[in-house]
Amino acid sequence: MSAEPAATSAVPAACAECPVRDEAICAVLDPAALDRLARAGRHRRVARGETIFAAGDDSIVCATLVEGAAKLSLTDAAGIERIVALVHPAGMLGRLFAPQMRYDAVALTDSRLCVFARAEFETLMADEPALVRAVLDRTLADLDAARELADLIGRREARGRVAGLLLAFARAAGPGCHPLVCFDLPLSRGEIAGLTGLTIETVSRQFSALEAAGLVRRIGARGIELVDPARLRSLTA
Amino acid sequence: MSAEPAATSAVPAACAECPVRDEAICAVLDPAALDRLARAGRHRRVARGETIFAAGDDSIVCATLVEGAAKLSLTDAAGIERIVALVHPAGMLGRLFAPQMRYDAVALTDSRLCVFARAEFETLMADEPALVRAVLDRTLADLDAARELADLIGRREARGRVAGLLLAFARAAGPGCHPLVCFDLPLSRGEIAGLTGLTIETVSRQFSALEAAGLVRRIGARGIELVDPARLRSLTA
DNA sequence: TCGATGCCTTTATCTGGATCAAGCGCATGC
DNA sequence: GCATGCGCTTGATCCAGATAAAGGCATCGA
Repeated sequence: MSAEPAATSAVPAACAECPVRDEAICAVLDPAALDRLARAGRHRRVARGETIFAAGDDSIVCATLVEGAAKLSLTDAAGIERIVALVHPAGMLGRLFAPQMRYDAVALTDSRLCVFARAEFETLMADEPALVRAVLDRTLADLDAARELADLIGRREARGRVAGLLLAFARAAGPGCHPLVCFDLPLSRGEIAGLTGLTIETVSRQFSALEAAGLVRRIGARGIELVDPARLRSLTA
Repeated sequence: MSAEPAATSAVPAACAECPVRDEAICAVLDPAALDRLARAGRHRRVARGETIFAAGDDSIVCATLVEGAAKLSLTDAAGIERIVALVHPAGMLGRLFAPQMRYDAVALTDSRLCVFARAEFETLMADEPALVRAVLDRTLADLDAARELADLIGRREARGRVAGLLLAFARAAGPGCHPLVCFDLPLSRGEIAGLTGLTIETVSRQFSALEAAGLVRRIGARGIELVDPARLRSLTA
C-alpha cells in the first residue's frame, strides 16, 4: 500500500492511523476484508456548515465519520430546521438499502469522512457477515440515540430539554474531554433550537438561567462546563 | 444435528399459519433455520394494557409481535408517560445485545407474541447470517420510525403533531384497513398525549378541531376516518 | 479604520397550550 | 333503577415559551 505513488485523497493505508479504527464498523473486519473495504473507501474533508448530502438525493454513498461532527435534519416550509440526529466520530452517515436520502446531512465542524459507494458497500456486506453484524450494532446504537432524543423533546418544559441535551452530548462526545464535564458544543443556538424543538431565544434564556443557577458555565462561544451534573440530571427527571 | 429429514424440510406447524410469516424476520430463513427458530420460540398472548416487560428488567427475552399493537414508553417522576415507539405486527420487542430493557413495553390491544430467549436468539443469529440481515432491516425501519417520531414531536404547534401522528399511524398500521383512510387508533387520549408531548386536553381539542374542519371523522371511541388526507398532510408542513 | 455580517443575548409583548375545574357519556355493578 | 367510576370533552384562567425588536460583540473583507 505504501508502494502507491502520490495518492493524496484516496489512501487505503490511512486505516493504520485512523482515529476511529477501533470503534467504527471496520474494527471487526479481518485484514483481508479491511483491505477490501479500504480500497472501496475514499477520504473526504468537509468544512463546517458544508452539506454532505441532502434529503431527496439519490442514496449512492454511505460514510463513516472519522473526525468532527454532523447533524441530520429537515427544514420545513416555514424554514424551521428540525434536527433528528447528531453524528459523532465512528458513526455512519447515509441510508443503506434505501433509494433516497431522507434527511440533510451537514457538517457541524470541519470534519473528515471515509466515503463508500453504497452499492459496493452492500456487496461487501453480502460477503462479510461480520460487517453486517457491525452495521447492526451501530444501527442499534443509533436507534437508542433516536429514541433518547424523542424522549428528550417529548418533555414539556424547556429547561429539561436543554439540560438533557447537554448531558446527552457530553456522554456521546465524551471521549473527547476526560473530565467529561467540559466540552465543546459544536452547535449554534439555532441548531440547539432545531434539536430541542424550541426557539433560539428560549435556548439562550435557558442557558443563561442554567448558568445563573450555577449548573453550567459557558466558556467562550461554544465551550460548556458542567459544573453540577447531578443537579443537571435532576432537571431531566 | 439429529437427522429429521421430514421435519427439517417443512415449515414448522406453528409458523404455517402465522399472520406475519412473510413480513417478520423469520421470512428470510430457510426451512431448517426456521425450524430451529420455531423450536426456540413460544407463543404468548397478552391482554390490552398488560406489561410485556418493564424498563430496567433484565433483557432475557426478545419477541416478534404477531398480532395486535404495543408501545414502548417511559414514565417520569411526575407520572407523565412519554411514548418513544409504537410496535406493529411483524415488529420486534426487546433489546438485543444489551443487558437491560430501556423502556416499558405495554400491549395497546389484546396481542400475540412469538417470544424467544435472547441468548438463544443471539446464538441462532451467530449461525445464520440471513437472520442478522433480517434483524438489520427491521432495525433500520425502526430507526426511520424513531426519527420520524422525533421530527413529529419536534414541531412547535399541536395541530401538526396530531395530524402527523394520524398519518403516520395510518401508514404504519395500513394493511389493516384497505381504504387506508379508516382505521382503529388503539391509543387512549392519554397515550396520544404521551406520544406527542401534549396534554390530554390539548389532544382532545385538536381532534375536535380537525373534525370540525372536516379533515377527519371520529367513529365511536377509537375509530378514525381520514376524510381529507391531503389537507391533513399540509398541516404536517 | 470602517462598515458589513452573523450570531448571541436581552427586553417587551403576545399567544397557544398547560392547568384547573366542571360536565358528559357510557360502561359495570349492586 | 340508581350509584360509581373512568375516559373524553369543554370551558376558564394562567403562564411558559413564541414572537418581535433592538443592542452587543465578535470576525472579515475593503
